[in-house]
Amino acid sequence: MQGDCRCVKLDPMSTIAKALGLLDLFSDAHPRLGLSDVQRLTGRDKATVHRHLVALERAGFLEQDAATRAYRLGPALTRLSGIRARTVPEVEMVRSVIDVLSRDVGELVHVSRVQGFDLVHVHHAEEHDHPVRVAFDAYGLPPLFATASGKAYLAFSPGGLLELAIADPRTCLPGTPAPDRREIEAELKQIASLGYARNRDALRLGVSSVAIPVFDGASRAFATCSIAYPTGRGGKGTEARLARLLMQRGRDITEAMGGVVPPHILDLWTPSRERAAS
Amino acid sequence: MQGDCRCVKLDPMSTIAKALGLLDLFSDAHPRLGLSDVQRLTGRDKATVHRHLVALERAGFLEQDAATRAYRLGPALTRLSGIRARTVPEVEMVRSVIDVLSRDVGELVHVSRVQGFDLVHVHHAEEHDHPVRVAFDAYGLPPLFATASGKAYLAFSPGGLLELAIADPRTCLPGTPAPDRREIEAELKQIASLGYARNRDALRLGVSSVAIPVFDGASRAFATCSIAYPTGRGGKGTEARLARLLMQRGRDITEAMGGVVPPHILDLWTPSRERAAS
DNA sequence: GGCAATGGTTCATATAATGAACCCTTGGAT
DNA sequence: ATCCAAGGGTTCATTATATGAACCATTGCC
Repeated sequence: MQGDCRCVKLDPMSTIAKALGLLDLFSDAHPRLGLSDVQRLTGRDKATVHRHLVALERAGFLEQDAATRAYRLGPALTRLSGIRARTVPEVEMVRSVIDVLSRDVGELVHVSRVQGFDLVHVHHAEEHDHPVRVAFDAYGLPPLFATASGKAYLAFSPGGLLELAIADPRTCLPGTPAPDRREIEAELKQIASLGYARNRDALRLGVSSVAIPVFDGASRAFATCSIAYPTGRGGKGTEARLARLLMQRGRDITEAMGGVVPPHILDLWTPSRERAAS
Repeated sequence: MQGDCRCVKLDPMSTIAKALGLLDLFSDAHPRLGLSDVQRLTGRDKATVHRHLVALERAGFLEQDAATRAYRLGPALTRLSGIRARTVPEVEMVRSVIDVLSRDVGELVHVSRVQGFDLVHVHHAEEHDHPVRVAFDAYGLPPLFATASGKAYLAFSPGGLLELAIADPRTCLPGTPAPDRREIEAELKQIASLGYARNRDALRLGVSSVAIPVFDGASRAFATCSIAYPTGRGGKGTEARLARLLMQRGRDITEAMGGVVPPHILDLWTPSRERAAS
């Protein structure tokens, strides 16, 4: 154990950043924290922490339970989040998350909303490190069963939808036979257990992709996010690596659009978090 | 004009409070603000404002449009607000707003949720200044048509609901004749144009009340908030005064529960705001 | 080409954040 | 009943941090 983790003189955090950082300690797993909890989690002085908590409370970002004296997230967040939801268009909401993801993976990232049985473009980002990359093609309007996105959507939607999708001719590539019911069901089941859908050379030769669903406020899938990459790139581990990165961001993407990821999916996507907090 | 509004040495605002205060400048009417806008609105130094904006942005509470360089509310608000919605029970959300309202008006304030055609208790607050006051009676389960709350709910719900409500025997006091259709419709229309419902001695002699609806995230009425007071108190102006105070808080109540007040109702409730911002 | 307005940065100065020590209350253990 | 530990909260001298006048860069306009 060399060095007791005393941070090596980063640029001194602003007081504001320190205070706002406290809000990030509150989570679904730990929605209520006392002064001591916060002090332990941050390692800062109790007096400082207390002043920060009070400042946040006065602004409505926290509120204190009169009985237990514990703090929890406050009503101002609901108010401001409402303003954001009403005034910022959907595209702008995902943009930041998607852009970062694209930069991290160096491939084309694509968010589409499901409307009826069509995928409609919401936003895409391509940060191309590689000379060979997948070009974005917004107007392809690929059918549900031909894309990883479509399958990701169906795999995380209630079963009734699949019936309708199979019946609808527009969900398959023109000229392709209607998909086999048993086969599709098996594939969707696998997707549901993996946490993501994949595609290899199905839509266009040489193009593969991985995709996950995006959930709305009632935890229903309503959109998808996918990464497209040249099939040849990187060998066997590529799909798994991209899928992992995508799933890691799954929560952020859904929440950026104001949605809620169902808990069991969250477990699939972020297997071993939440162990830092006591 | 005596004194040029140079604030008379209040306890020096913490940096945190100043920064968080900036977020309150963003509203439905002004969702995007540039550095200069913020500087003008606050009167603070440009450098200070800029540092605060950057700090808020780094924490995800604001984000900056790359093209226009304007700031808008950021994704962290959505994230945190989601945690709050999932972890804080409904009762706790309204509590603070209701408690303050009750203290302000000195009467019984009552929030109920509509389930089917029943009103179920969510939270009440009674800050009794007056020796004579209305005692809270949670288990009365009064029928829709006998209360201001019930009428407020119906008046701000789609028309089809009224049909069903009239047909249902449980919406009236036992032993009372079914309400006259035309009469009710006229009353609801008046309520919709006033912005609140009222009741005088209908449910219990000597008890009057005013009520407004509470809206959910899709701007549908789903609950109500009412003030009950002794009919005799304060003479003629009382109802109008209480109604005004109630409507002033209408937005806060709805937003505390994660809802959105429809714009035309908001105009009824807060007639002349939003004039400070240029 | 000059002017005004916007977004952003610098650096000496003064103000506001910090933390060790302190107090008060609660809830078990003994 | 008494003690002890832990939690929430406060004080005040010290110093680190936030501040703002002046400055630069870019854009749009007459």
